[in-house]
Amino acid sequence: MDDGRPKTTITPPGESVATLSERQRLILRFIVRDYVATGRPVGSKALADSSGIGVSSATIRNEMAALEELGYLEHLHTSGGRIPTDQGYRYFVAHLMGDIELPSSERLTILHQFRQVELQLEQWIELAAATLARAAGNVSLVSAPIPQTPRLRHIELVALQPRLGLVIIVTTNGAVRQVMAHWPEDVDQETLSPLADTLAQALRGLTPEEVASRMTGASGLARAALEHIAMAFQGMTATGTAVHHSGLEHVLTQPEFGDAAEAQDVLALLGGGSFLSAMLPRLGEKPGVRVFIGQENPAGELRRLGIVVSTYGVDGEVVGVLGVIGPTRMAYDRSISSVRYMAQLMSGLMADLHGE
Amino acid sequence: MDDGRPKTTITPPGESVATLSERQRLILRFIVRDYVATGRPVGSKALADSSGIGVSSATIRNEMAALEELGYLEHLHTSGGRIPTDQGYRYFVAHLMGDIELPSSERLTILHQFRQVELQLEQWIELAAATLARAAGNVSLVSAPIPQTPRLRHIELVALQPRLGLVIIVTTNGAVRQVMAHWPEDVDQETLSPLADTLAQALRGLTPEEVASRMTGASGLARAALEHIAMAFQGMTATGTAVHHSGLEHVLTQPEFGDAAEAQDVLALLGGGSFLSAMLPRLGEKPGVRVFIGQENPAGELRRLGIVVSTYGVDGEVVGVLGVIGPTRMAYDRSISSVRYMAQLMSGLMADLHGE
DNA sequence: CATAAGCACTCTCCACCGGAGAGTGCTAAA
DNA sequence: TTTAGCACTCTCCGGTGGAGAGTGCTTATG
Repeated sequence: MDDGRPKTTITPPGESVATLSERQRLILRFIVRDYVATGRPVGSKALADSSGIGVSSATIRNEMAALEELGYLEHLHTSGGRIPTDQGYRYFVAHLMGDIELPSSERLTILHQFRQVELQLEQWIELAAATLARAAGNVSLVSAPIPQTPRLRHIELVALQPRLGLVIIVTTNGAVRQVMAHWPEDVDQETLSPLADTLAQALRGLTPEEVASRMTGASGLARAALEHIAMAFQGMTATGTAVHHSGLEHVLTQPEFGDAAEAQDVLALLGGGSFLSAMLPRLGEKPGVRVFIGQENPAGELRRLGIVVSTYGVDGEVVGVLGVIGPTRMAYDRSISSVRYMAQLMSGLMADLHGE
Repeated sequence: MDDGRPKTTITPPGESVATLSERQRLILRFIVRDYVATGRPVGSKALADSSGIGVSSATIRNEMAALEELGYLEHLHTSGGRIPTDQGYRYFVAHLMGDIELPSSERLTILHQFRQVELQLEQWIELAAATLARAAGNVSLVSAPIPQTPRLRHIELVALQPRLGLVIIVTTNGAVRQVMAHWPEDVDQETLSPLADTLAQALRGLTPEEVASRMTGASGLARAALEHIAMAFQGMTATGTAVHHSGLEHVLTQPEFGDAAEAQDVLALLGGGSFLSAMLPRLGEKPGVRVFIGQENPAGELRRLGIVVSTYGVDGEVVGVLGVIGPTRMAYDRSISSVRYMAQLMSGLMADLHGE
């Protein structure tokens, strides 16, 4: 079953590989697969019967004991089979699961869905979240792409009421943001339009910091407009990025969340939605899919969860994060291939959108 | 405890009031309150002890039997206390709960939170959802306000790449929508800006239908722009309205959703998010808070749920929906006062935004 | 006649028990 | 090195037997 070629797609764990015999690897793989599928600890006899390995249950017992000794399996109760440890999952992800691609039929289905949505960023993100949740069978998270080095392209001021208006800014990334603004004096559209033109001329091509630095000296209406432009522009980077999620109902199908208490934690976590963006800095620039299993997770609340995330976007232009989150006992192969494909797809869409 | 004055804030049920004696009303009220608080059926002895009514458990038993006869209570098992029927809740909402206002301390807290958010529609909606969920202790839903009779105020065309651009439209309601557009030919900003001005002149003040009707005759670039404008404008009304929800974790605290199966239905329902907008037409123009209890709900999936909703907005300008959803056994008084207050607040914000 | 007291009955909840099933570790044989 | 055998352990039901709470009915009482 194991094809033996090295798997380097996923960042390998720290410990060495050579400590496991081929048969041990085979057994570990079966255990992970079986446990992920059924959620029940797997025992030696069942494994000997179903796996097709040509050895008896006693031999498997010995190997399992060895794997436990090495830290890949654990023993919940004296009797009742074994389950993988975090380290066991990690080994599985790094060396045993193979380099799985999403089936091409599924890829086509997804692609087709995206073709149908007319070019709208928000809808892309929501669709990505929904699709990812379905493909991975888990809760999905997709952050909006954050412009990396946004420059101002366009400014528009719209009068709503005498003292209330809209400030709309467009960046070189094609991102749009609107903010409502109170004016210090009564104005109408005829006053605002020329001001917008003047400001656009003056600020075009600048970064958020540069825009903020141009504020000194201005006064009155121009000053108010500048303040709102700077505020909206700042808001487009960094924090406050919307994170869409989908597939919350998958959480409850997992037996480990059968009792409400655990599940509630997860829901509260995702409902807040703030945690993916908190994770973003940790992902840094490393490209590709990253996997965090159980204890490896930064935040304590996530100890019993597994996370598969990837950045997406265009180098130096925009960057976003997408991923799935589920119980530690999750189908990492499926999740990883789904996340990888979706990241590629979203990156492609972003590339279409910016330059090239 | 009952102040005796008529309660007319909530649409009264069909049946008459006179059939219940004062003591029966008192007992029904205690039962609803107790059952809502504890989730356990309430028996005659416990009621006699804790309620402070000066009668014995036997008397209460007789009254409870009468209330059951009349359809306000039911008997899950031969032994084990009684619980309110949908009709019992309905009577409670219409006549027994009093005209509760949200405590002013809470109102102040909420108001303060809204003051802190700088005028941004999206953020208002999210904040409203989060606040409502917390105040009512249930899952909340808030739809974005839908412009009633939107008229085009502003058009902006922005070049992103030679053949790709942004169409931004602003309506008289202050709503902004952007759509990406493919051009039939290579264009730059210098070509687009005059076109935007021309189109804005031609289309200003028109409704979505009128804009759609102006499309015949145009060709080439103008035609493409018009198509996208019409599309974006249509999309601002009716369907596709974003519905934000918050407080999903409250679902799981309810004992009736202790086993995952039920809870999963609710999550899937809310995850889809489509059902509130499906409900909107039923709410029609009737102002004020509406309550749907159990079987009264239109959709079958909601039979075991209670819904408290209200429209908000400004007459003839915009209209949105907000509400909470929870188990049939929910604190209707608290939910109703929360929803009512939040609807007032949001209506006020909308009024600030549109004329006057 | 409304209220209260007493009583037999029912039903849930929980703790306990015991057997079936599955798994383990260890020893000894092939 | 592998396997067969065996004693032991632990979980998972299904049944059982109070304890507790609630009901309906009947009877007494002001």
